[in-house]
Amino acid sequence: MEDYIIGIGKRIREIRKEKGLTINTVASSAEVSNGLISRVENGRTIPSLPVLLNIIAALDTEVASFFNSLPQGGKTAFIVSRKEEHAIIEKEDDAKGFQYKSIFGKSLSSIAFEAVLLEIQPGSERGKVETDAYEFKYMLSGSCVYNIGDEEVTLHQGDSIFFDGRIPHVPINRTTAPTSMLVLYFYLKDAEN
Amino acid sequence: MEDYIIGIGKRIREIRKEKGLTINTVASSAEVSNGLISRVENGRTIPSLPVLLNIIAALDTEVASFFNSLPQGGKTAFIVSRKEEHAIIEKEDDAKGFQYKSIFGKSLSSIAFEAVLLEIQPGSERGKVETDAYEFKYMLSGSCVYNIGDEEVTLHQGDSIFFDGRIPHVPINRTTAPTSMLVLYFYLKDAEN
DNA sequence: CGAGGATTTTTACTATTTGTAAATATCTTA
DNA sequence: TAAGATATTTACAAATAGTAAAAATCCTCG
Repeated sequence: MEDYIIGIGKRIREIRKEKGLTINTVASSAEVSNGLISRVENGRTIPSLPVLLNIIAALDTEVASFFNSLPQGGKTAFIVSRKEEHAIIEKEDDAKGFQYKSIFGKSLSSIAFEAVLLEIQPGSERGKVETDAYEFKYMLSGSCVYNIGDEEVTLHQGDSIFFDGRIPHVPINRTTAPTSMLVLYFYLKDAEN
Repeated sequence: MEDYIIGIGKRIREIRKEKGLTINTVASSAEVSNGLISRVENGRTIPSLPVLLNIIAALDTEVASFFNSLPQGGKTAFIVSRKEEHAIIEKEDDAKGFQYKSIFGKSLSSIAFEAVLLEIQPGSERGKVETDAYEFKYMLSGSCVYNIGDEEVTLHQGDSIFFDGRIPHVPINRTTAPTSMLVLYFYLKDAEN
């Protein structure tokens, strides 16, 4: 954990240099002294949270991606998921005309994401749902209407959409043919392990 | 920013309750006083970084996903990328037979990811590359061999693969027809903005 | 419903250390 | 080599994080 905190200061310096900024520029932008930036980068001082957040903002970086970019840990070379192995899974009990097939479950990667294939039959029915995830969807075939919050948008084969799944949403197939899409969930909170 | 810090304490409480933990349990595990946990959750005290990291660990949560799960901000409901709008982009100068089309660029989402369509012609040529990203790929059509590190794996339409892009890798099309795939990059560090 | 135990919040206070202005050291460039 | 830019260090004051314990609140059970 000491290493982790020192890694924060090192990461600040890396980003600062990548962006060609001086300590004085960052300090001025973050409204702290240049001495503090130096001490933080050199591991001499642990910044308070407000100061750290100001520094991250001064580096024109988002908090989540700052912490995402800190060194993590061990790895496997790759994971393959075969078409024939895509298990049918349940996502919503009250859905009619929805079929989900799992590509990668939540626990398979160090990134909190899940990949599934979704096929929706014509005349499908389902209320709006909310997920604790950002959702990315790529239309593999067919068309559907996406109802998100108070808005609707029609997607066709080859189109993609990205949205915050905490907003109530539902895809609706108003055509006469099935529609299929690849769905990626980027989870926002730690799953039960 | 004040709101952001208060949001940290609120998030800690949310996670704690979801996991059915008491303040005393978390405090004991984080090796701080129960009073401090209460003050943090109620926005009375801003925890130092070491303490915050200990609390996050006591909640059995990862730092990156903790910050990922904090409310972000004003957002558009969704972002759509149309098939017709997929711009052809360059990824590697020395590649022959590779065509990339951008779906979402890196800067379009609060998550550091990028989505592209990749088509590889038969007889394509390219050396192995490394990216600062995890890569997820879904085979849209055709087949290709994925060479990752010292290993090879053949992927067919409908298959998916997930790997650490820092390992030298290259897809090879040994068939007589083009192959296409959807590629998602999950970036590991903050890009130059 | 009341009592007792569990849990959370608050109080009073101390120790620590963050963050500063300015001095000093180091680096870079002409 | 000298001057300006940049980074580091020093000495110190102010603030507040973090504590132990008291007080308040909540919850469950007989």
